[in-house]
Amino acid sequence: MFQNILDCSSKAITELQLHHQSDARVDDALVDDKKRVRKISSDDCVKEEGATSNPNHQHKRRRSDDSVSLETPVPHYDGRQWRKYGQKHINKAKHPRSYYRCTYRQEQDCKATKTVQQQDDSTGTDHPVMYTVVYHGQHTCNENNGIDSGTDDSETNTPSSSDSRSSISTACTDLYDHQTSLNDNKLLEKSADMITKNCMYEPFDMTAFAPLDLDSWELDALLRF
DNA sequence: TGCATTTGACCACT
DNA sequence: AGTGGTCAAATGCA
Repeated sequence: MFQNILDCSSKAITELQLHHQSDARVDDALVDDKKRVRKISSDDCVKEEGATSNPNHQHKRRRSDDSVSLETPVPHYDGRQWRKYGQKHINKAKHPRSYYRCTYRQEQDCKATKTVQQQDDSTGTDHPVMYTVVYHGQHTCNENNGIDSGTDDSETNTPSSSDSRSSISTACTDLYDHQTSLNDNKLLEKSADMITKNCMYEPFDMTAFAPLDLDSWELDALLRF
């Protein structure tokens, strides 16, 4: 199982690194004229100033060049705390897209957001449910926020996840009993730690991995994977 | 009662 | 005009 997890992680990371490099090349060469226009128009700050001065006039459509996407069976396992702020059915997609922003957006003005969408072709029972997760923006919040995220304190948790009403991204459901969750979490924590030690997770800050507290369906998806 | 999620509406972008 | 992203009131839960 560890090997599977590591293989999975390696694939995702390789994908991300390739994506990252290709993005850099695109930025350098400005291959896409459309992107170029967008870039120039945003750089001249005519619209951007309006967006920053008035949050109500910020850009609704995101630029693809400041985001990172990946496919994962466990979309909420990224060590960050997210709060869901929207869900929407996307054209030609079977499953709705969920919108999350950093829990500390208000407290620490963290601009990081992510979207999670289940892939259309991942509904079969022979392979795990896969999700496309797209991260936008950088975390500017203090990831620890008073928590020691790098330890085995899986019982101590963040303010929101210690709350029994914690969000989907952090909660354990009653489908798995608590002990099972703890055991699985410890296994997964070690896997995450191995990934960190192997420097396999550059695009994201693995030091931010909070104590795991997965939903049953996330565990199920991960174990199936 | 307070906090997180849900969901329809609104708005920006293409 | 269609689509995607965000807002905010309503709702649910402990």
